[in-house]
Amino acid sequence: MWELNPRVQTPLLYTTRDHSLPELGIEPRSPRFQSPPATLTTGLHSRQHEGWRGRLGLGFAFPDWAYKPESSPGSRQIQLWHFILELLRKEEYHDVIAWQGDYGEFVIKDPDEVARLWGVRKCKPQMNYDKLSRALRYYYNKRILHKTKGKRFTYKFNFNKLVLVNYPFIDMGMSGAGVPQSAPPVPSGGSHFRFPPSTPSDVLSPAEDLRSPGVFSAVARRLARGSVSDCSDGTSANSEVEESLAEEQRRGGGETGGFRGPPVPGHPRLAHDSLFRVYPRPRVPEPLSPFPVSPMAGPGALLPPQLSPALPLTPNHMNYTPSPTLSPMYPGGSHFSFNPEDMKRYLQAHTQSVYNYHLSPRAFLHYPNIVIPQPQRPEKPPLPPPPPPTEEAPAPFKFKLQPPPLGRRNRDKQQPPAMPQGELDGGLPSSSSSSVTEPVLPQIKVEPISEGESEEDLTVEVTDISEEDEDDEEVFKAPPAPPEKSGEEEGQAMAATAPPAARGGESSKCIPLKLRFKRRWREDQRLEAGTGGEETDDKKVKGEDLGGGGGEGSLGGRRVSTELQRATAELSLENRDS
DNA sequence: GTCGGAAGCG
DNA sequence: CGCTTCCGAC
Repeated sequence: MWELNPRVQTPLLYTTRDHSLPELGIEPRSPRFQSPPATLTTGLHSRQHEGWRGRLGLGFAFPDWAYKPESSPGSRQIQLWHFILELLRKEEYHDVIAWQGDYGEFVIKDPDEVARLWGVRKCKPQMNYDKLSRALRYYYNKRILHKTKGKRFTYKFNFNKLVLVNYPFIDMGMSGAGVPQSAPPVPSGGSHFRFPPSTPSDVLSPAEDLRSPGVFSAVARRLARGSVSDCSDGTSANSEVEESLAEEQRRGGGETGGFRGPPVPGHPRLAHDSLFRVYPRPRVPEPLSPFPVSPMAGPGALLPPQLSPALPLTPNHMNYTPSPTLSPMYPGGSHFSFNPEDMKRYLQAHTQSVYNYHLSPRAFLHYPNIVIPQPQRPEKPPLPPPPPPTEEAPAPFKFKLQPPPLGRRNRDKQQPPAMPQGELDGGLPSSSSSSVTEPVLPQIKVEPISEGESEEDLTVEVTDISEEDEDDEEVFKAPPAPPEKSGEEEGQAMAATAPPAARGGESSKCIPLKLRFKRRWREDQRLEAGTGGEETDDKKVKGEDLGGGGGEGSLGGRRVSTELQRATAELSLENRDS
């Protein structure tokens, strides 16, 4: 059935073929579910995978950072989306829940059953779909999920969050296996733009997630436990796993064995341009096992063999909605690649995507020891530029301003002008971080948001996230200035406000990615302003509404706008200085 | 069905 | 924080 991807055979790759559900810790109730073999399949022939706790007999391993480390440190509970994902990748449950429709879309065919399973898993006998769905709805705000309007029980994963952020190293190759059920259609080349990869915002925790080596631990254990359904602590079942993991953890701590890319002299992570040299061009993947670079990948989406990672495979206008096919959970093709090269490629790809979609620098995946080459913006895209602004899609991106999600707490007592440091709801420093002139530049988080209606996330939300990703900063600090051209488009857009400093053809070479992004954002923003308002289908984008009214205790549109501008300006200055 | 506020829990 | 529980509104 599921063919093993040859590539997966390498010792550095994990694969899954088992459809057992031991990790779900639940048992199918109805006979229609073939009893999930209690086999842990491949077991842990993976001891060698230092730095990774993975496998666990799962179809896919969860690197430690797969779990938000900052959240529920002690909590060993599986998260709903995680659970859903697991169900989804199990054939046994295809009658209950399955991928269907668009990329990342899944349908809960049997809400009650899913709820029951979830209840079992969480030891919440009273669980029902109503409750479960409420939990699901909470994911909307987190951008992990969104509802597919009009389709009952249908939701859609935002794999950009889950995969790119939580499983960045996942080799999403489809490993020759057929296309999963309801193989998502290949985007009709521009009929409508879908949402670009979102940025690792909330899901991606500020700093720890992808960096600290220490993070590459413990989580797997949680996962392992999560696989147990004893409703207690689940220490037994996967003990072996845990042990090995624990061991790895111990050893992996400092040097982080495993995938430490070839050391790049100088900057461990900043030598973007040198990467291509350091790493030989990756082997050509199968046509259907593209990295994120080719979101379109899919039957018929035979993109040319992977181009150089530096070359944008995915045109700007293409959408990037990972499909179940590409999902790591896909039974046939789910495997993680711990191969440094793969990871590197993946990161490159992602980075490229981020670039292509003009996303926030934060969208860049950031890994210790992995150097990601600086992508190049498709100046002269092989394909026509983004769809011409139309009523349908005025611009590839729109900015929607969204205040930091108002947590319940904040809502309750919406008064703290000076927030108690701990109260940063959602980790967003709200507007407080407006201490301009600070060496700390305001960070702008731009992330696409769900557009619901015609589905995809056409919009982008901007939020001040000053506090986040200081580390990410590095990535954008005066990269070795690869021989990169760029900026024509930006140029014009920037003309208005950006200092002439680094702009236009050559000078732009040295423009930090960050700056370029911000320019880009500015441009987009400007466009939006020009084309006038747009529908705000997404309810979450309340921030936009705030623009007119009051700041409801959060960022108002203007405010963000200002922030943006200032940020841009400062960046420009920064750039000039450096 | 779906949504999201509110409150509570661990 | 990530739900769970409850519920009114649409």
